[in-house]
Amino acid sequence: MWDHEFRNFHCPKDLTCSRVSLSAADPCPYMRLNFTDYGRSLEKALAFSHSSSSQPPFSSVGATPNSCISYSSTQDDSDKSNKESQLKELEDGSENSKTGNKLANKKGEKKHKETRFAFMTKSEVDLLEDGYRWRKYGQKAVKNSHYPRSYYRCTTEKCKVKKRVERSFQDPSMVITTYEGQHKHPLPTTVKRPMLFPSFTLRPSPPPPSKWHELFTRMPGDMNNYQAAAGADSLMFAENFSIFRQVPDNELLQDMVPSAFLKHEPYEQ
DNA sequence: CGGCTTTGACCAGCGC
DNA sequence: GCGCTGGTCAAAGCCG
Repeated sequence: MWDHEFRNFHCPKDLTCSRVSLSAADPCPYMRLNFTDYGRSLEKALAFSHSSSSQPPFSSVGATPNSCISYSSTQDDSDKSNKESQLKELEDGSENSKTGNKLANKKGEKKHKETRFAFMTKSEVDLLEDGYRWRKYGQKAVKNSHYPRSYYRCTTEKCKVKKRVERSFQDPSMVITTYEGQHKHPLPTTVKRPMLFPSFTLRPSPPPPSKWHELFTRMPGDMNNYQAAAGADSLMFAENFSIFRQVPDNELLQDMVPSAFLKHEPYEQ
């Protein structure tokens, strides 16, 4: 189904998160973290959604079963064959659309991997308001799921950012949102205030609108150089990972994993 | 009337 | 080669 991974992600407590993958083909969608702690390998399967029997090992990263993130990187082509299949979907990113392939992906040319970032959010609405304007351009039934997947494209001219939204088959209360690409334009002035992520525990106050663009352009899409990725989820990161603090990017990311698993709570407007 | 959603058709990639 | 699946296109329709 879909699989995301990134490597060399610097986690807190001097852990190096070598890989994160999320696969909806698994019995229960889960995030599997393979940590390397100075040579000592720790594997933490972060089960969420419908799993009720065993308590997932969230404690090590401070996570809760209510939220989940996944990254993918556009970098690191050095990783070879055995991971190519997992990266396939990434390679089929937005710039490799039907037309894009015809025009740009001629024989022998390497496909460009578009930054992709996925997360799950507990929400009753599929399309989370994130401050950007999106136009739906497709909807497909998803194999092994009762719920369709919707495809959205940023309506800003020349912006190639896309996102896919689907509801978890295992837990219909969870919405899986996948962003592709990076916004390189200001937030539209006519849109409503972002209200994505029904909310987070640590949300003292919403960010000022003037900060939205900063959030959306500083997302951690590229795990190798800590540059930003695009998407609404950056708001989640921003608020929980101190993007508002003027800190170096590498320090920023080191705060990400534990905070990323903060529990969602009803958001008071 | 412009912007948006819906939806069937089409295409590419992949596995068998 | 064929069928399946994911992703996209584009015409038609809806709505404010």
